[in-house]
Amino acid sequence: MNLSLDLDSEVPIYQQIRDRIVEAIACGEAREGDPLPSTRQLAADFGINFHTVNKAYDLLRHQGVIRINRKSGAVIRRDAASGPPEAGFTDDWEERMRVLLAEATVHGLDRDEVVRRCETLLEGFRS
Amino acid sequence: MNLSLDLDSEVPIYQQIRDRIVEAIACGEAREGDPLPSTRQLAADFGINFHTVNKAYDLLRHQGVIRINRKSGAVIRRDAASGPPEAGFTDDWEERMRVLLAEATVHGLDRDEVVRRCETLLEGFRS
Amino acid sequence: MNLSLDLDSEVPIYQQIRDRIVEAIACGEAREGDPLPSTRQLAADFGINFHTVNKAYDLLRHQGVIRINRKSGAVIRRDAASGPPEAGFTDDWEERMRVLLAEATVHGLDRDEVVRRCETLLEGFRS
Amino acid sequence: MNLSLDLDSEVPIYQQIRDRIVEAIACGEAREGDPLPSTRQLAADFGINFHTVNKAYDLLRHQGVIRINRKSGAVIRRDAASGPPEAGFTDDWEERMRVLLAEATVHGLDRDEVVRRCETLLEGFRS
DNA sequence: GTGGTCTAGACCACG
DNA sequence: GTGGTCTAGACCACA
Repeated sequence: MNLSLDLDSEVPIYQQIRDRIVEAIACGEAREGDPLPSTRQLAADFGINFHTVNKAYDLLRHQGVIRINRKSGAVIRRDAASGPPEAGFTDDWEERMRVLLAEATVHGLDRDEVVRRCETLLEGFRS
Repeated sequence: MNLSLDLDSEVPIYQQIRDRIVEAIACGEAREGDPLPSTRQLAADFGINFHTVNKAYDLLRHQGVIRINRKSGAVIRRDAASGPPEAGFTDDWEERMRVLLAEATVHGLDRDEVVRRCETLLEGFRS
Repeated sequence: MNLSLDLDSEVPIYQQIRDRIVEAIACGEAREGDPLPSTRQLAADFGINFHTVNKAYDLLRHQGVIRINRKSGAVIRRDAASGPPEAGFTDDWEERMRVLLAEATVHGLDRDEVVRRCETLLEGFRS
Repeated sequence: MNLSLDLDSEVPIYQQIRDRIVEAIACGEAREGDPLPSTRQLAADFGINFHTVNKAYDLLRHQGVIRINRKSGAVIRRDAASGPPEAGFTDDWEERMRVLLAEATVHGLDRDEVVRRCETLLEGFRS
């Protein structure tokens, strides 16, 4: 897994880590059962504080994406093949999607264009 | 326009205001040329500080969604019918969409289900 | 003289009026001794408050560009042919020019390009 | 970097801060990658509120002059050597230059004198 | 009456 | 220790 972070972005680093890992799983680059780098390892690679990585992993754990063993470190717990989403996820997700689509609409992105772009992006996640 | 805010949300209030206004425009509830409530008025309505509203309006102005006139306050400047998006918008938007779609994929939302939900949401924006 | 104002600009209207009149004089469209429209006339033309026009004229009077007679209204008092600037003008002007040139430099506008553009603009003021 | 502010000026303090920083970069006193003082530090130095500095930094960030990092504070992002200006900058800049040159013309500053002063000022920005 | 500026101070998020 | 958010209130600029 090859993560790329922008330390100067306005997006918090811990969230970028989360986003990149989620994308990697969506792409099929990482699957259920695969191990993640140790927090200290990842922190060292990017020259960031390991607490930051910790926070990202904690977020992912909270969202049910990974599980953390004291011994074997972080392991991916779910991917596209792990079944339907947990209760509550979809509503929250749809709310965020609603805002994003509203934004596209207001800025004049054509409805079909939007759907096409979504389909293309999803196609990139076909494992 | 009827905005609803959650003052206890982790989402900053000024961003909620922005989101609600963008949604209202996408829905066709508000159109190009329509006036927005004055900053102090809106602040009073929600029991929040007018600086917070100010920040939301400033954000919308920077994004080209509204224009601000010393005399008549804030006015909607663009809606779905105002033409194609400005340069740079689409790339940024797609990046955010990519993350959101990756998240759906990882949590097991079916690809077709995702597209269907997007289409439904967009349908709701048909004015 | 054909003034064009943008009522939604972030630049105050009274200053836009001032700017347009100064430009008109620089272009040679208006000369020393020429009358300006009455404040009420100008206000009516643009649908703005006549106090706003008043403020613009007052500014111009203060800067020595026009003089105001109760009877004959506002009249242009100086143009390019009226001799050298008053004491104090040049220093203040250069200070503003300094900032503007610094901005161009920082944003990567080539030094020669800047001078060329200035010359072109000045050429447009040759009466 | 040694900034000097006039707290009694009619020019907003946050804009003076912006102007001084832009000038410092133009002069070569500060370059791409150089850190700026923290908002609270700078505010303390001048006896002003940190929100005021915040606004200045925010302006500079929006104009692409600095980037802001949660950890290391504000850092200069562009200087004269960072390539050509972004789209839209030059038009806006020329519009302001037009007004400034018109003013010089009306006040009787000789055309050659104006160009000479511009060249001298630009010479001062040669790092 | 509108928004803009500045001050002051509290609390939180990030790293 | 850094910036970000929010509140509260004063005063000014603009129209």
